[in-house]
Amino acid sequence: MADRTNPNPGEAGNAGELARAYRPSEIEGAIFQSWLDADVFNPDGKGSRADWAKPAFTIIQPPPNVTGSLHLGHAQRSTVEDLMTRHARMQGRPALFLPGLDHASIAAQYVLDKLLAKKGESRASLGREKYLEEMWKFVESTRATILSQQRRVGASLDMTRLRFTMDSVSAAAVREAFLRLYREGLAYRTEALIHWCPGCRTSVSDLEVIPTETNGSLWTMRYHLLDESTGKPDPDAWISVATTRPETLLGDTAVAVNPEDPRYSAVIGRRCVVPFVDRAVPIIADGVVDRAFGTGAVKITPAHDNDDYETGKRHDLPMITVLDDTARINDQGGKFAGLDRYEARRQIVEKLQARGDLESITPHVSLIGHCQRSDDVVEPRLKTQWFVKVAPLAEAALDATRSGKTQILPERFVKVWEHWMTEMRDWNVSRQLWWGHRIPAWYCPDGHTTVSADPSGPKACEVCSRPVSELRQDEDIFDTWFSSGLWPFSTLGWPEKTRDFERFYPGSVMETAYDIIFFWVARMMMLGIHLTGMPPFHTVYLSGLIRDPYGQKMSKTKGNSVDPLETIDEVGADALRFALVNGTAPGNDARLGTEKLENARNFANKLWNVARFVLGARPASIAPDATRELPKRADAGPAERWILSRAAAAVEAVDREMAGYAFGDASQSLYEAIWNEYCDWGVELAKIRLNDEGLPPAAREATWWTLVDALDTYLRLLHPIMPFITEAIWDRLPHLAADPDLLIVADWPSSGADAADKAAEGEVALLIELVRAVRNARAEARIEPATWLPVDVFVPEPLGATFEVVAPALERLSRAKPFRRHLDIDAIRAGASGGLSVIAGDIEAVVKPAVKDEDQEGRDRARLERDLAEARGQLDATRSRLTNEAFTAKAPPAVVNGVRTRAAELEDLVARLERLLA
RNA sequence: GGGCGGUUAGCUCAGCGGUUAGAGCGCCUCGUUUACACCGAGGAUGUCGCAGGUUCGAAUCCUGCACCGCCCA
Repeated sequence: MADRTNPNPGEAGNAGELARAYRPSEIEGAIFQSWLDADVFNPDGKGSRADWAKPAFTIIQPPPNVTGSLHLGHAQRSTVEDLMTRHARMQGRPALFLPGLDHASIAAQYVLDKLLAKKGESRASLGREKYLEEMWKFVESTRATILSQQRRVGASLDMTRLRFTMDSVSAAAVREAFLRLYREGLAYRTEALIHWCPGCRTSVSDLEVIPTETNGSLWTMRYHLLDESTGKPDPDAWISVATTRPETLLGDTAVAVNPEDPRYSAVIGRRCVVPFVDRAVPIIADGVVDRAFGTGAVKITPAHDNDDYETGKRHDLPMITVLDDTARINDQGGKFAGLDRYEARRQIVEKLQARGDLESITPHVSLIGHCQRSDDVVEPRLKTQWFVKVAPLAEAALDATRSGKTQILPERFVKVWEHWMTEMRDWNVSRQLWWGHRIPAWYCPDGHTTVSADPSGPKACEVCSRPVSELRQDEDIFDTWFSSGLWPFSTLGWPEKTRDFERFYPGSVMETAYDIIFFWVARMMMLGIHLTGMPPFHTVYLSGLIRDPYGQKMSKTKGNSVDPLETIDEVGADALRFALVNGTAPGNDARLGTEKLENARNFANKLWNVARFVLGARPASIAPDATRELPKRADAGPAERWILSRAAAAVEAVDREMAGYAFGDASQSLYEAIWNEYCDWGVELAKIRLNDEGLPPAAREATWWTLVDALDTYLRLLHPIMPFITEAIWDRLPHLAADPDLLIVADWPSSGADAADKAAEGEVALLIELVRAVRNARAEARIEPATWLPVDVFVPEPLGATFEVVAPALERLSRAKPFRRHLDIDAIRAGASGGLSVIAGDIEAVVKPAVKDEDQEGRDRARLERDLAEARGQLDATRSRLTNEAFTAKAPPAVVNGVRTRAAELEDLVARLERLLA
């Protein structure tokens, strides 16, 4: 196994060494393969160490569309999902991260149609069957790309459970779900106004219509009143109506005014004549008419306008469809039949003007619905379609979030969610497309409907028993989100009571970008609760969007999208993952630029190198393949206890942050613990002991085992975020007898209280402060860094013992030789004038330069004066808090005591600084 | 029109009731001590958007305002 991670055989002297710099591209492929070989992604796999007594952890991956390749947003989501899964897996829970792909019917057809057009083919020229064959071929090619991209980011997806929204299991779930909804009256077929995209030739849902402010015109035109005696329009009497869409007048069935509008009270109830089609329509009164809009009178076209549709229903008006599937005027349009909608508009306006019935044209900005996919102007149209009744389903979904059965994170999205769920209209699920699940509804010549979940369809009409040969199946397919809404359980085999369904449903966390909370989360919640009786997951974790360095949404058309694979080639998958997680908060958008990636890469390199050091520093008395020993307390010095205690603190912090979904914080905790504590101080303190030939071997071994122990802990903690490098390093580390071969299935560290040693931690922390203070004094006095200077130091008890043990390391780190300890503080103070005075807590020290010139003297005084000024400022602030009786009376005693202690320390510090400056 | 978010160091962002507000990058001064220059040591830089309020105490909670962004109508 050692060869597996040999990063750079050419450079390393032998197979056991690590390269000087971390080269991710040379190890990532092999590491991933080792996970696959060990079969650890599958909780039932041979390498799984899942404890089935523990609760399973399930993340069903939001299935990417088969239409394209993955972008950084996918990489970010995969990272977050994967790190949660890896964390749970290390905790010994059966962890399932289930991959999938979405057929994305409208998007896929859009893409394929474009490809076909290049070859001179089209949907129509191929026909349904041929077209679908082409689609399957296309999808096969893209899916391979997507799956290989998932590997590169390190997603520990269980490919044995890979699912596709168009596979037979998903198809069975779709049929069964629809049948149940139909039987319960929650799926119904009716003629209603829907959004029609003439470009895509299909209906689209409310959500797929993007209202866009568009510059247009407001046309005011005359509808002549009907002379009821002659049955002809009165040339001298008219009502002026204003419209933004003159072509729809062909379908007008009324003119409406506000009942409170005195201007029109006389004409309410009379009839007027719609131009060109010469239809007499009533002038009706309806409160929805805005008196301030246009002339205060509006034409009503119930079949082509949402508001008019409602008005039409209230007043029982005829609904006349005048547009066909391609948005051309149909045969209801008389002489305009066959014209495109905009050409018809032009001609109608022209002819109205010629007749003298056009009063004015004024510029007007209105919200026009555009198709999210094709950007065509969407037409409201009457169609017979299948709908899902939303209200009862939404109510149950709201109950789930209100009762806490499902939590939404971050919490602020709850409000958005609730608003949406209470406003949601019935869901139009019919799509006039081919690529998708065909609606399993059959109609008989008598108009009976038969819905069947049988893959081969019904045998006969369930009302009149006519044979299937006389039935006709609905031509339409389901909205993609219908199958997506079943995804949390269709992936596990529902409606069959499969073993997977029993073990992994309901899922744990649904992680997705916040922009599809309505599209997707709402549907999964509604269908999941209704069909399985349980909310499909306990947590909805909403990620922010990844933006470019300028805050723009990344998109291929803008050309600012970053290819995750290129980034991985440059900095490695771990660095990309770290950069995507670090400094982010749930639901907040994040910018990703090169600095962040470089920082993450540097961190990986730092980790690599400290591991290189630790591995290379193994005392000769320990065999290279030794089983790992826990450092013996008796042989461990204060520095060792500090290292272990800090690692224990990191475990505690990361545990807390992971539990709170604060992955950005967890990454930051680890960054700081590894770099600023373990590397900067832990390893530096340990170095001198490791090299001290005078120490007994047991002590040196304990120091080394301590470094190994802490590194092992950090690798485990970091593994979910940076899986490759941690696995590679861990492979080289000595292991405990109970450890598995791979870190990915190693135990998550427990925050053992025995490792925490606050006393040792505090003492060593103070000595670290001393080193910092000495370094600072030297730098401020501009003493050559290379110069070794003697330092006299007063170390009060009970710090002495610790100091004596750590002193050699302190000397090295502060370039002090020797550190002379005095038991009498006055002896230090007596010699202060000859050197640079330093205070660290109760410790006082004097650095003794060979010569102390006047410049040095001045700079040193300036340093002390600056420190004094700061200490005085803080002391003043602290004292004023304590003299405030309200504070001492009302603040919690612990806080007050803390401030008192602080005040005492500051008083002492100020006094000592004053003495030094006197 | 309604809702949500943002406004914190030059830049990108954490922090969201309690000592002296943090990180990365950038900046300044040093440095080839055998893990790392993808590095080390030291340093400078913030009336936490504005105005009120609540509180012993506010970057953090409340109200209003301004600007930026997003969502819904």
